[in-house]
Amino acid sequence: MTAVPPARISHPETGEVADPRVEALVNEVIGRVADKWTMLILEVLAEHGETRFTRVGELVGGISQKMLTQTLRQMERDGLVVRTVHPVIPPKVEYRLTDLGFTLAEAFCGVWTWAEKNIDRIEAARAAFDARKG
Amino acid sequence: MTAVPPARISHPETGEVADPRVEALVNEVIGRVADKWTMLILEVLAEHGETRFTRVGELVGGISQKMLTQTLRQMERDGLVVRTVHPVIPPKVEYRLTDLGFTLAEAFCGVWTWAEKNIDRIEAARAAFDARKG
DNA sequence: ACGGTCACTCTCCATTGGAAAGTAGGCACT
DNA sequence: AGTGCCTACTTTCCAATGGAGAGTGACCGT
Repeated sequence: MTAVPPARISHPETGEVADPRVEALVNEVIGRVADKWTMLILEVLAEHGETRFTRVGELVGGISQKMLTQTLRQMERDGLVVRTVHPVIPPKVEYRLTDLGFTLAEAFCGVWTWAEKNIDRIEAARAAFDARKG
Repeated sequence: MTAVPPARISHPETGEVADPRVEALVNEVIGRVADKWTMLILEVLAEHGETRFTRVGELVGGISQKMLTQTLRQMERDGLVVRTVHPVIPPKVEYRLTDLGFTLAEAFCGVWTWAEKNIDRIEAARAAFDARKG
């Protein structure tokens, strides 16, 4: 709470203000990449290495096959994962992170540890809020 | 970049595997926090400090009032922002990050710089994918 | 011939998100 | 006195998204 300075936090190394074209592009990328399922899949692939379709779904937990396919396809398009089809029966398709995907996983790592560290504070804040507002 | 081992990436400091209860909780928190609008709002509040409702909307860009209200309310509940009502006419409501919110903004900062750095690679990957698959 | 495996794909429905209009309360102007 | 206007929402309506579950294709074992 103690008066953190409202300085730029987004480009600390350059210190420059991005031009609006780049900023829009970044926002678009953030929009695609910063969704629940992408983050969760990134996490399991970073942890488990090359993994099969169904296994990814199990490890993520609670994801529908539709969203799993869709998100993986999108991540493939964005160059975050590689999809390897082994032409065997029954079919076997494995997914693994690219270098790009790995760097993103590392970037998200900070958020992950933040979440772990601050669960208690969030729950407390929620309880307080709900008590105030019913 | 070069062949990062597929080892755990989520809890590098402890190295321990979280128990499933905590993991579910973390996933839930990630699910709430890792959405487009939350990230974008976090960014503008980190950059601009205390900011009024309408201004936040302008700075985020492309967000509907409904989502702005909804997301800010959620962030308030989670203890990420403080909402200050100035009882004047016309109404004036300001939002600013809490310490907790600031630490989250810092955690997301890595994702942000990642996006900036890798836009070109993503666009290239997309172009290549679309060329392959039509 | 029939069931099982796996990675999808399709269909249907509930929830979510966007656009736009409405609300509240008081001030400023005519 | 009345007509706007300001801001921060709220509400309404509609389109898009997401989940549940069934279907598909290809082949192998029994």
